[in-house]
Amino acid sequence: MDKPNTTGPTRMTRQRKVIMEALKHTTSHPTADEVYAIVRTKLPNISLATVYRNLVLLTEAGLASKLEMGGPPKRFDGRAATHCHIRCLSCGKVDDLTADPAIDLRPAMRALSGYEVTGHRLDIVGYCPRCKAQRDKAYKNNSGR
Amino acid sequence: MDKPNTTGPTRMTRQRKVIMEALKHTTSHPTADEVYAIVRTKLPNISLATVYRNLVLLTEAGLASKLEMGGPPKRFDGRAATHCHIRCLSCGKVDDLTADPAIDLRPAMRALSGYEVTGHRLDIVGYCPRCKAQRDKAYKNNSGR
DNA sequence: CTTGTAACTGATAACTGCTAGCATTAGGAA
DNA sequence: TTCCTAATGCTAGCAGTTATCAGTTACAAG
Repeated sequence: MDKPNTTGPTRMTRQRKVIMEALKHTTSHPTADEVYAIVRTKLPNISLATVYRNLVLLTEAGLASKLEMGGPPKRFDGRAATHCHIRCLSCGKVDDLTADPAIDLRPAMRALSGYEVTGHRLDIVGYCPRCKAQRDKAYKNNSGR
Repeated sequence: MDKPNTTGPTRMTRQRKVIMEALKHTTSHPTADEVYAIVRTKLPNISLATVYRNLVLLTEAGLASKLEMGGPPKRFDGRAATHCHIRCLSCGKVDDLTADPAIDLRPAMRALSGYEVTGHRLDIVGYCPRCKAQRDKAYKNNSGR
Protein backbone atom coordinates (compact mmCIF):
# COMPACT_ATOMS: atom_id res chain seq x y z
CA MET A 1 0.00 0.00 0.00
CA ASP A 2 2.69 2.47 0.95
CA LYS A 3 6.31 1.43 1.02
CA PRO A 4 9.02 3.34 2.88
CA ASN A 5 8.72 5.95 0.17
CA THR A 6 11.13 8.81 0.65
CA THR A 7 11.63 9.72 -2.96
CA GLY A 8 9.28 12.65 -3.36
CA PRO A 9 8.94 14.72 -6.49
CA THR A 10 11.80 14.75 -8.94
CA ARG A 11 11.26 17.85 -11.05
CA MET A 12 11.10 21.38 -9.80
CA THR A 13 8.36 22.95 -11.85
CA ARG A 14 7.30 26.56 -11.71
CA GLN A 15 4.05 25.58 -10.07
CA ARG A 16 5.70 23.45 -7.43
CA LYS A 17 8.13 26.19 -6.53
CA VAL A 18 5.34 28.73 -6.08
CA ILE A 19 3.32 26.33 -3.95
CA MET A 20 6.31 25.63 -1.74
CA GLU A 21 6.95 29.34 -1.34
CA ALA A 22 3.33 29.94 -0.45
CA LEU A 23 3.42 27.27 2.21
CA LYS A 24 6.70 28.45 3.64
CA HIS A 25 5.70 32.08 3.90
CA THR A 26 2.41 31.67 5.67
CA THR A 27 2.09 31.27 9.39
CA SER A 28 -1.55 30.30 9.11
CA HIS A 29 -2.49 26.75 8.23
CA PRO A 30 -4.17 27.18 4.90
CA THR A 31 -6.66 24.85 3.30
CA ALA A 32 -6.00 23.62 -0.22
CA ASP A 33 -8.39 26.28 -1.48
CA GLU A 34 -6.51 29.01 0.34
CA VAL A 35 -3.21 27.79 -1.09
CA TYR A 36 -4.88 27.83 -4.49
CA ALA A 37 -5.94 31.45 -3.98
CA ILE A 38 -2.42 32.47 -2.92
CA VAL A 39 -0.59 30.82 -5.80
CA ARG A 40 -3.10 32.15 -8.33
CA THR A 41 -1.84 35.64 -7.63
CA LYS A 42 1.48 34.49 -9.14
CA LEU A 43 0.27 31.86 -11.58
CA PRO A 44 -3.29 32.76 -12.57
CA ASN A 45 -3.68 29.68 -14.75
CA ILE A 46 -2.64 27.08 -12.24
CA SER A 47 -5.10 24.27 -11.78
CA LEU A 48 -6.65 23.36 -8.47
CA ALA A 49 -5.71 19.75 -9.16
CA THR A 50 -2.07 20.74 -9.40
CA VAL A 51 -2.29 22.36 -5.99
CA TYR A 52 -3.78 19.22 -4.49
CA ARG A 53 -1.25 16.98 -6.19
CA ASN A 54 1.68 19.04 -4.98
CA LEU A 55 0.39 19.32 -1.44
CA VAL A 56 0.23 15.54 -1.33
CA LEU A 57 3.69 15.16 -2.85
CA LEU A 58 5.25 17.73 -0.55
CA THR A 59 3.65 16.06 2.43
CA GLU A 60 4.94 12.67 1.37
CA ALA A 61 8.40 14.13 0.84
CA GLY A 62 8.35 15.45 4.39
CA LEU A 63 8.45 19.10 3.29
CA ALA A 64 5.04 19.91 4.68
CA SER A 65 2.44 18.28 6.86
CA LYS A 66 -1.25 17.70 6.69
CA LEU A 67 -3.56 18.56 9.57
CA GLU A 68 -6.65 16.43 9.81
CA MET A 69 -8.21 17.81 12.93
CA GLY A 70 -11.66 19.36 12.92
CA GLY A 71 -13.00 17.74 9.81
CA PRO A 72 -12.79 18.95 6.25
CA PRO A 73 -11.37 20.88 4.62
CA LYS A 74 -7.89 19.63 5.39
CA ARG A 75 -5.31 22.20 6.37
CA PHE A 76 -1.65 22.22 5.47
CA ASP A 77 1.40 23.36 7.35
CA GLY A 78 4.68 24.46 5.83
CA ARG A 79 6.53 23.37 8.94
CA ALA A 80 7.32 19.72 8.52
CA ALA A 81 8.66 19.17 12.03
CA THR A 82 5.81 17.91 14.16
CA HIS A 83 4.53 20.39 16.63
CA CYS A 84 1.38 20.92 18.61
CA HIS A 85 -1.65 22.84 17.38
CA ILE A 86 -4.66 24.50 18.93
CA ARG A 87 -7.90 24.67 17.00
CA CYS A 88 -10.81 26.97 17.68
CA LEU A 89 -14.08 25.07 17.95
CA SER A 90 -16.00 28.10 16.79
CA CYS A 91 -14.13 29.60 13.83
CA GLY A 92 -11.93 26.63 12.91
CA LYS A 93 -8.70 28.60 13.00
CA VAL A 94 -5.59 26.57 13.77
CA ASP A 95 -2.61 28.10 15.57
CA ASP A 96 0.80 26.74 16.37
CA LEU A 97 1.75 26.10 19.92
CA THR A 98 5.07 27.67 20.72
CA ALA A 99 5.72 25.65 23.85
CA ASP A 100 5.28 21.96 23.30
CA PRO A 101 3.86 20.07 26.24
CA ALA A 102 5.96 17.33 27.77
CA ILE A 103 4.58 13.92 26.94
CA ASP A 104 5.74 10.72 28.51
CA LEU A 105 5.02 8.10 25.89
CA ARG A 106 6.77 5.26 27.68
CA PRO A 107 3.72 3.71 29.35
CA ALA A 108 1.90 3.83 26.02
CA MET A 109 4.84 2.31 24.17
CA ARG A 110 4.91 -0.58 26.57
CA ALA A 111 1.27 -1.30 25.78
CA LEU A 112 2.03 -1.10 22.07
CA SER A 113 4.51 -3.91 21.66
CA GLY A 114 4.00 -5.31 18.18
CA TYR A 115 3.24 -1.92 16.74
CA GLU A 116 5.77 0.21 14.96
CA VAL A 117 5.23 3.72 16.25
CA THR A 118 6.30 6.41 13.80
CA GLY A 119 4.95 9.51 15.46
CA HIS A 120 2.32 11.16 17.53
CA ARG A 121 0.18 14.22 17.35
CA LEU A 122 -1.19 16.33 20.16
CA ASP A 123 -3.98 18.74 19.38
CA ILE A 124 -5.60 21.11 21.80
CA VAL A 125 -9.12 22.34 21.19
CA GLY A 126 -10.86 25.31 22.64
CA TYR A 127 -11.84 28.84 21.72
CA CYS A 128 -9.52 31.46 20.32
CA PRO A 129 -9.40 34.81 22.15
CA ARG A 130 -11.68 36.43 19.61
CA CYS A 131 -14.38 33.73 19.75
CA LYS A 132 -14.05 33.42 23.51
CA ALA A 133 -14.93 37.09 23.88
CA GLN A 134 -17.99 36.68 21.65
CA ARG A 135 -19.15 33.66 23.59
CA ASP A 136 -18.68 35.42 26.91
CA LYS A 137 -20.83 38.28 25.68
CA ALA A 138 -23.54 35.94 24.34
CA TYR A 139 -23.61 34.03 27.59
CA LYS A 140 -24.10 37.21 29.60
CA ASN A 141 -27.11 38.14 27.45
CA ASN A 142 -28.65 34.68 27.91
CA SER A 143 -27.90 34.44 31.60
CA GLY A 144 -31.58 33.95 32.42
CA ARG A 145 -31.46 30.46 30.88
CA MET B 1 -22.35 28.97 16.27
CA ASP B 2 -22.48 26.41 19.03
CA LYS B 3 -23.85 27.28 22.44
CA PRO B 4 -23.19 25.24 25.57
CA ASN B 5 -25.71 22.71 24.27
CA THR B 6 -26.15 19.75 26.61
CA THR B 7 -29.70 18.80 25.72
CA GLY B 8 -29.21 15.87 23.37
CA PRO B 9 -31.97 13.77 21.85
CA THR B 10 -35.30 13.57 23.64
CA ARG B 11 -37.03 10.52 22.21
CA MET B 12 -35.73 7.00 22.38
CA THR B 13 -36.61 5.55 19.00
CA ARG B 14 -36.01 2.01 17.89
CA GLN B 15 -33.35 3.24 15.49
CA ARG B 16 -31.54 5.26 18.10
CA LYS B 17 -31.49 2.37 20.51
CA VAL B 18 -30.03 0.01 17.92
CA ILE B 19 -27.38 2.52 16.93
CA MET B 20 -26.38 3.04 20.55
CA GLU B 21 -26.17 -0.71 21.09
CA ALA B 22 -24.05 -1.09 17.98
CA LEU B 23 -21.64 1.58 19.17
CA LYS B 24 -21.46 0.22 22.68
CA HIS B 25 -20.80 -3.37 21.66
CA THR B 26 -18.00 -2.79 19.23
CA THR B 27 -14.43 -2.38 20.28
CA SER B 28 -13.42 -1.18 16.85
CA HIS B 29 -13.97 2.42 15.87
CA PRO B 30 -16.46 2.09 13.06
CA THR B 31 -17.10 4.57 10.30
CA ALA B 32 -20.65 5.77 9.75
CA ASP B 33 -20.93 3.28 6.91
CA GLU B 34 -19.84 0.44 9.14
CA VAL B 35 -22.38 1.44 11.76
CA TYR B 36 -24.94 1.54 8.99
CA ALA B 37 -24.03 -2.00 7.98
CA ILE B 38 -24.28 -3.23 11.57
CA VAL B 39 -27.64 -1.70 12.36
CA ARG B 40 -29.09 -2.85 9.04
CA THR B 41 -28.81 -6.41 10.26
CA LYS B 42 -31.40 -5.48 12.88
CA LEU B 43 -33.33 -2.77 11.06
CA PRO B 44 -32.98 -3.43 7.33
CA ASN B 45 -34.93 -0.33 6.38
CA ILE B 46 -33.00 2.20 8.38
CA SER B 47 -31.71 5.16 6.41
CA LEU B 48 -28.08 6.15 6.19
CA ALA B 49 -29.13 9.70 7.02
CA THR B 50 -30.63 8.49 10.28
CA VAL B 51 -27.36 6.86 11.19
CA TYR B 52 -25.47 10.08 10.52
CA ARG B 53 -28.01 12.17 12.41
CA ASN B 54 -27.88 9.93 15.44
CA LEU B 55 -24.12 9.70 15.50
CA VAL B 56 -24.01 13.48 15.60
CA LEU B 57 -26.68 13.66 18.31
CA LEU B 58 -25.05 11.01 20.44
CA THR B 59 -21.73 12.76 20.11
CA GLU B 60 -23.26 16.09 21.10
CA ALA B 61 -24.96 14.43 24.05
CA GLY B 62 -21.60 13.11 25.20
CA LEU B 63 -22.58 9.47 24.73
CA ALA B 64 -20.05 8.85 21.98
CA SER B 65 -17.14 10.60 20.41
CA LYS B 66 -15.97 11.40 16.94
CA LEU B 67 -12.45 10.67 15.73
CA GLU B 68 -11.14 12.94 13.02
CA MET B 69 -7.68 11.53 12.60
CA GLY B 70 -6.46 10.10 9.34
CA GLY B 71 -8.83 11.85 7.01
CA PRO B 72 -12.28 10.79 5.90
CA PRO B 73 -14.33 8.86 6.61
CA LYS B 74 -14.80 9.88 10.22
CA ARG B 75 -14.77 7.15 12.81
CA PHE B 76 -16.92 6.91 15.90
CA ASP B 77 -16.22 5.61 19.35
CA GLY B 78 -18.78 4.33 21.81
CA ARG B 79 -16.56 5.34 24.71
CA ALA B 80 -17.30 8.96 25.46
CA ALA B 81 -14.47 9.51 27.92
CA THR B 82 -11.51 10.90 26.01
CA HIS B 83 -8.69 8.47 25.65
CA CYS B 84 -5.73 8.02 23.39
CA HIS B 85 -5.78 6.19 20.06
CA ILE B 86 -3.28 4.60 17.75
CA ARG B 87 -3.94 4.58 14.04
CA CYS B 88 -2.29 2.34 11.47
CA LEU B 89 -0.87 4.33 8.55
CA SER B 90 -1.30 1.37 6.25
CA CYS B 91 -4.73 -0.12 6.90
CA GLY B 92 -6.35 2.79 8.73
CA LYS B 93 -7.41 0.72 11.72
CA VAL B 94 -7.77 2.63 14.98
CA ASP B 95 -7.16 0.98 18.34
CA ASP B 96 -7.60 2.22 21.86
CA LEU B 97 -4.60 2.81 24.02
CA THR B 98 -5.03 1.16 27.36
CA ALA B 99 -2.36 3.16 29.13
CA ASP B 100 -2.71 6.88 28.62
CA PRO B 101 0.55 8.80 28.37
CA ALA B 102 1.22 11.47 30.92
CA ILE B 103 1.00 14.92 29.41
CA ASP B 104 2.09 18.07 31.12
CA LEU B 105 -0.02 20.77 29.52
CA ARG B 106 1.10 23.55 31.83
CA PRO B 107 3.78 25.08 29.61
CA ALA B 108 1.33 25.04 26.72
CA MET B 109 -1.41 26.60 28.83
CA ARG B 110 0.87 29.43 29.77
CA ALA B 111 1.44 30.18 26.09
CA LEU B 112 -2.30 30.07 25.50
CA SER B 113 -3.49 32.89 27.73
CA GLY B 114 -6.52 34.39 26.04
CA TYR B 115 -7.71 31.03 24.78
CA GLU B 116 -10.31 28.95 26.49
CA VAL B 117 -9.01 25.40 26.38
CA THR B 118 -11.73 22.76 26.49
CA GLY B 119 -9.81 19.62 25.74
CA HIS B 120 -6.96 17.92 24.00
CA ARG B 121 -6.39 14.85 21.94
CA LEU B 122 -3.30 12.73 21.62
CA ASP B 123 -3.07 10.35 18.71
CA ILE B 124 -0.25 7.98 17.98
CA VAL B 125 0.42 6.87 14.44
CA GLY B 126 2.38 3.92 13.19
CA TYR B 127 1.84 0.45 11.83
CA CYS B 128 -0.29 -2.21 13.44
CA PRO B 129 1.38 -5.58 14.09
CA ARG B 130 -0.22 -7.12 11.01
CA CYS B 131 0.89 -4.36 8.63
CA LYS B 132 4.28 -4.10 10.27
CA ALA B 133 4.90 -7.76 9.45
CA GLN B 134 3.90 -7.22 5.83
CA ARG B 135 6.16 -4.21 5.51
CA ASP B 136 9.08 -6.03 7.06
CA LYS B 137 8.66 -8.81 4.54
CA ALA B 138 8.40 -6.39 1.61
CA TYR B 139 11.47 -4.54 2.77
CA LYS B 140 13.48 -7.74 2.93
CA ASN B 141 12.57 -8.58 -0.67
CA ASN B 142 13.59 -5.13 -1.85
CA SER B 143 16.75 -4.98 0.18
CA GLY B 144 18.90 -4.57 -2.95
CA ARG B 145 17.43 -1.11 -3.45
C1' DC C 1 21.93 23.27 -28.75
C1' DT C 2 18.84 19.45 -29.94
C1' DT C 3 16.38 15.53 -28.77
C1' DG C 4 13.87 12.00 -26.10
C1' DT C 5 10.90 10.97 -22.65
C1' DA C 6 8.69 10.47 -18.50
C1' DA C 7 7.12 13.59 -14.97
C1' DC C 8 4.09 16.99 -14.85
C1' DT C 9 0.14 20.17 -15.92
C1' DG C 10 -4.71 22.10 -16.87
C1' DA C 11 -9.40 21.10 -17.60
C1' DT C 12 -13.00 18.69 -16.15
C1' DA C 13 -15.63 14.60 -15.07
C1' DA C 14 -16.41 11.58 -11.48
C1' DC C 15 -16.35 10.15 -6.81
C1' DT C 16 -16.84 10.11 -1.64
C1' DG C 17 -18.64 11.38 2.48
C1' DC C 18 -21.95 13.90 4.23
C1' DT C 19 -26.18 17.08 4.82
C1' DA C 20 -30.62 19.48 3.69
C1' DG C 21 -35.41 19.32 2.43
C1' DC C 22 -39.69 17.29 2.75
C1' DA C 23 -43.57 14.26 3.24
C1' DT C 24 -44.61 10.57 6.48
C1' DT C 25 -44.32 7.98 10.82
C1' DA C 26 -44.37 7.17 15.57
C1' DG C 27 -42.80 8.26 20.76
C1' DG C 28 -44.85 9.50 24.65
C1' DA C 29 -47.31 13.24 27.55
C1' DA C 30 -51.97 14.32 28.63
C1' DT D 1 -56.97 7.30 22.77
C1' DT D 2 -55.58 11.76 20.93
C1' DC D 3 -52.40 15.09 19.64
C1' DC D 4 -48.06 17.29 18.85
C1' DT D 5 -43.87 17.33 17.04
C1' DA D 6 -39.38 14.91 17.13
C1' DA D 7 -37.64 11.72 14.32
C1' DT D 8 -37.55 8.95 10.19
C1' DG D 9 -36.84 7.34 5.14
C1' DC D 10 -35.96 8.89 0.84
C1' DT D 11 -33.33 11.40 -2.22
C1' DA D 12 -31.32 15.38 -4.36
C1' DG D 13 -27.52 18.10 -3.76
C1' DC D 14 -23.12 19.96 -1.94
C1' DA D 15 -18.10 20.54 -0.73
C1' DG D 16 -13.89 18.69 -0.98
C1' DT D 17 -11.02 15.76 -3.29
C1' DT D 18 -9.25 12.53 -6.83
C1' DA D 19 -8.98 10.28 -11.47
C1' DT D 20 -8.50 10.68 -16.35
C1' DC D 21 -6.27 12.14 -20.28
C1' DA D 22 -4.41 14.93 -23.92
C1' DG D 23 -0.98 18.22 -24.19
C1' DT D 24 3.32 20.38 -22.04
C1' DT D 25 7.84 20.85 -20.04
C1' DA D 26 12.01 19.91 -17.04
C1' DC D 27 16.13 18.11 -17.66
C1' DA D 28 19.60 14.27 -18.66
C1' DA D 29 22.07 12.50 -22.45
C1' DG D 30 23.96 13.03 -26.90
